[in-house]
Amino acid sequence: MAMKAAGTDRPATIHDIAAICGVAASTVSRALSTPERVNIRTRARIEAVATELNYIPNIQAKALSSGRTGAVGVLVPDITNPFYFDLIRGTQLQLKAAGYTQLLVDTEESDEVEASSMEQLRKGADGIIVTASRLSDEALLSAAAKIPIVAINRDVPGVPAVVIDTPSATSQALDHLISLGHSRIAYVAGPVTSQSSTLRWDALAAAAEERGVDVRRLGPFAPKTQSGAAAADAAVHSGVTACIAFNDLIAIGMLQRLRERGIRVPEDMSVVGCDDIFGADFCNPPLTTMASPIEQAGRVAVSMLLAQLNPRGGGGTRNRSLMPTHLTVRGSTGMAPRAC
Amino acid sequence: MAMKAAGTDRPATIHDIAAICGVAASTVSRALSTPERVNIRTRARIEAVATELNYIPNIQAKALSSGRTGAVGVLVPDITNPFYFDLIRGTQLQLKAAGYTQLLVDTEESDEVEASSMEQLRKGADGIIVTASRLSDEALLSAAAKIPIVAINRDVPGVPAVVIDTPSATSQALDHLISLGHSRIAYVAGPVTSQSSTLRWDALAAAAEERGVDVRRLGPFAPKTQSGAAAADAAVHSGVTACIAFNDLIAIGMLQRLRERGIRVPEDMSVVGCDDIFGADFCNPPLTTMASPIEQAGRVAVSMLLAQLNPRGGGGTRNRSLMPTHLTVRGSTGMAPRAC
DNA sequence: ACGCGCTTGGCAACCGGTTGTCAGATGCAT
DNA sequence: ATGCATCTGACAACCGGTTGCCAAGCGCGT
Repeated sequence: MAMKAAGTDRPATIHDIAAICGVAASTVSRALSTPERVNIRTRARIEAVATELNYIPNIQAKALSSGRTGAVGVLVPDITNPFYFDLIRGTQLQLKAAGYTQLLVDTEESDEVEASSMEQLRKGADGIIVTASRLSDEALLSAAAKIPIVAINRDVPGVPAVVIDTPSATSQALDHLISLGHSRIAYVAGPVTSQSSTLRWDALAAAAEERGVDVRRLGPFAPKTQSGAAAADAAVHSGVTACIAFNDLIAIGMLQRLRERGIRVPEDMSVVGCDDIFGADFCNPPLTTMASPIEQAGRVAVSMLLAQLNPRGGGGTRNRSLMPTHLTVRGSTGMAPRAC
Repeated sequence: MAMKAAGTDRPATIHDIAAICGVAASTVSRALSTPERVNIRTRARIEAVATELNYIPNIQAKALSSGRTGAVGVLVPDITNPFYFDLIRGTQLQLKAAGYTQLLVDTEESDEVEASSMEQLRKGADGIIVTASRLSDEALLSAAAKIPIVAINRDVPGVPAVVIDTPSATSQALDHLISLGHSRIAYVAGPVTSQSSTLRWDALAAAAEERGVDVRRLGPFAPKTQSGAAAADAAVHSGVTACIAFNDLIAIGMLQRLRERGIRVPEDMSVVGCDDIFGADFCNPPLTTMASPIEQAGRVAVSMLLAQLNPRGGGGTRNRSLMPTHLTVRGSTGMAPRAC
């Protein structure tokens, strides 16, 4: 039985199995994918030989003939942004559990790279999960017509989405700052193409007006720690006593810059971040930030996508999911200077 | 010309192009992949039609018929470990530049997952880059016989590798600590299956003996910040005044724990990390650590792999590359308590 | 005018599976 | 014994390219 392995060293195919079992290749295919379609005895023989030959189906061939690739593309604007680590891990685990392969693509914060990646993936994947898409509504919508898509942190009617509810957490942050005596507050904006940043600002501006405090907008800034220096300087210059940053990267960068300039946090300036990324808890001072279950967001996105790919009987497919967000208070926020 | 787009909405194939141009499919294939094999005029026609039809070759089919998938697997033990961010970015950029696709796989620090991923990738990729492999020498060697492999931070004779020279940086760190007056030093070890950790310890122990100082080994510890607490406690209990940690994650975790316990860094205890990951510069205090060009390591690994895949005329293929490492001194190391 | 070699394009097999269709075998009722 | 439905497996087409081989067409030297 075991001696036949000596022959060819290349991976076994269904034809090898078929030859050994004395059946047709199609029978082997069915035995493996549609077991009930084949007599239990032949099936047993085939399965035995398959395991003995250490048979591994060729994914390429499978994809070519069946049209299903068993892969899902995950597009992120910047792999090195810690925010995406947990998200990626979430999608990776959930996809693996469902027997899918994850194709991770870094779109380099560019709408063009994003669009071409999608076009590429149209044949190379069964579906796409796109985070913080830089595409226009129309472009995203037309892409979604060609291949199943779930968007994360991008809300376009007609495109299933997982949205992390930072806008509402923004109000929490605002109340937190107000209760500490701050009345001159800045929103440190992210990229203009980021819908998240826009929505957050809208929510913040509305809440600020409601509460009668002065919130101004600074930026835009790139979502990197390096941008934090410029953001910090802008904040200082604007005379505010507290900032709500687009994300933790910028906030941490601001922390560094403020320290360099001898401006104490939180005594002279309070800083609130967003995302609660790796590092937010051990920077100096630890960052008050808006936290949310990022990994879970990834899992939910995968579930929604798989529901689209394999429509179940129970037609109730949710096409929008809101992830809760809460404020995590750490050391970077404190009483307003005047109030002391 | 443009009206034909109205017909089928599915992606164009070479057959569509062939039909329109009145040539055979094989000619189209050659025009696109072996341009010199085809008359310049027919080629021009074909290319024009191809762009007009927005033709995108089907990767699956290409892979199936040619045997080359155009993909490279990149295996990392833990996607959420910041050390790998820059590495992944390095491989991603270099692979994309060479027209390859990156398949990123999280092996969950498990040798079994790693082995099965490799087997899977044997058909799904042209080559594999494996970081910090948990596999045995034999297993890695036999895998390398089946598919081109480049290892990162894993040195097995016969397997091309990019090695980050942390062992030699370890001596620098030791001298740094000695010059600050430390004489009782601990090495906070990583996982037992990590070759890097072993090599680092060997180098450190040798250097310590040479210099006549006492260096003991603590651990092993998992390479996560959470392990830092146990590591910090072990270090305190062992009575050392300085630690060299397996990596920055552990070191940062130690910093947090030491702070909780009211032990000042660096006054009471000095801590040296390794890798200079995201966060090492803004933790509290900023971490003295051994830095190296990680992203470049990823690029080099890709270059070595591609050289294997497409053997050039100049046969001199390097199969081992050593990345330089240097000590970056920040705030987590200082004079030994006794010496003050 | 002939033979030669080079260029250029077509034919067909093949990569490794999937799937529609059909025929032989089997079992059961009539 | 005949008819009919059911089960089982084989055949072959197909997915979308690649590639070895062959032949027609061409220019050129003799």
